[in-house]
Amino acid sequence: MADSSLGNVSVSSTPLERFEEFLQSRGKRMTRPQRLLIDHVFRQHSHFDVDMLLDELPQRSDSDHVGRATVYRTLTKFVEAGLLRAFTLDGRTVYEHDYGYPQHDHLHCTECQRLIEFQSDELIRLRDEVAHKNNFRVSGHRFIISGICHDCVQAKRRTKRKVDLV
Amino acid sequence: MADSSLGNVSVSSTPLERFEEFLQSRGKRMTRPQRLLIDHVFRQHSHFDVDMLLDELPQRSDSDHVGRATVYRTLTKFVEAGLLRAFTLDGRTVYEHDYGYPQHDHLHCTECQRLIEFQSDELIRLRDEVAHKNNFRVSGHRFIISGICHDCVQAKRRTKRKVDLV
DNA sequence: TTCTGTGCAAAGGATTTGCATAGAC
DNA sequence: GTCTATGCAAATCCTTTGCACAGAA
Repeated sequence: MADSSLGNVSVSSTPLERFEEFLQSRGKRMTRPQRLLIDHVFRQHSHFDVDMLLDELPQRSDSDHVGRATVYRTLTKFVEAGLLRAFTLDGRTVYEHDYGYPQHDHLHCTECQRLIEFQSDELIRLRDEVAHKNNFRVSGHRFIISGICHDCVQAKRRTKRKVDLV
Repeated sequence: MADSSLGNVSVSSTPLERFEEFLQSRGKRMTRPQRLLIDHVFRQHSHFDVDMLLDELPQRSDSDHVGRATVYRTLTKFVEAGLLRAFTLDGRTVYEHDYGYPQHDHLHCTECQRLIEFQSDELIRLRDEVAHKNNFRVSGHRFIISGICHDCVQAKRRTKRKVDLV
C-alpha cells in the first residue's frame, strides 16, 4: 500500500536485534508472539492497522495465533522501542516502519485510502522556524496532505465520461 | 485556551445568519438547541470538544439543556455549514472557528494540551508543490507540531531546580 | 399537518484492562 | 521459582443510531 520510493537507510542491527536490546534494557522478556509479529511486520514496508495485521496472521485455530490484545500491546512496545511509528487516520491507529527508515510525511488519498510518502527538508526547516518564533520546544510533528491521487482522478474521469455518453 | 493572535477577518454576516442560510438551502429547520449552541460556541474564540461544551452548558434539569446526541449532530452541521473546523487529537474530535477566521495550523503542547495557532503561507506553497510533484489533487491538510510550550518548559525548570535543592 | 429535530438509551467501533494461566529467564 | 506475557472476555471511551415524541414551517 505504501509508495516506498524513499529507499532504505543502512542500519547496524536488525529490528529483532534492536527489540531484544530494548527488552533487556527494561528487564522485559522476548516471546513467541512478539517474534512472530516482528517477523511479519518487517517482511515488507507498508502501512497497516491492527485489523489488517490480524487478518494476515494465522487464525485462532493455529498454534501460531496471536490474540488481539497481544497485538495491541506488542505494537505499543514496538513504537516505544522506536521500531514503528504510529499515527491516527479517520479514528484508527495506523503503523509504519520507523527504525532504519527515513523521516517523511504523507499524502492521503481520500478515495482509495492510499498513503503516499514524501520527504521534505524544507518542511522541517519551516517547522523549526515556527517553533522557535513561538518559544516552543519541538518533539515532533504530523503533516498529512489530503486529496485525490492521480490514479483516482483518472478513474473518476473515465467513469464520468461513460456516464456522459449514456 | 487558544492563542488567537491572528486577528479576525471581517465578514458580511454573523455565524447565525450564515447558518440560517445553510439550513434554508437544504430545507432544514432552525431550532432552540441549535441557536443556543451557536450563541455559546461563537461567544469566544477557543478550541473545544464535546465534553467541554457539555460541561459549560446548562444541566439536564434546566429547560435550556441540550442532549449529548444533539450536540454531536449539531456540531456536524456547523462543520458542514463552514462555521467550524474539526480535527482529531488523541482520539477525540476538537472543534474551532472556521467562518470568518483565517486558515492556520497548530503547535500542540503535550504537557498542558494547549493549542497555539500559527499561519504560514510558505507551508501552503510547500504543500501545493509537493502535491504537484506527486500528481495529487489537494483538498486540504493537517499539520500539527507537537512539543512543549514555553510556559511548561519554565514550569519544568522550576520544579527541577526545587528537586535538585532537596 | 407534515416532516425535521430532540432526548434518551442502546448500539457500535476501536482500544484497554482484569484475571487466571502459560511461559521466559 | 519468580515475575512478565498472553488470551479471552468484560470494560471503557467516544460517537452514532433507533425510536417515540416535540416542535418548526
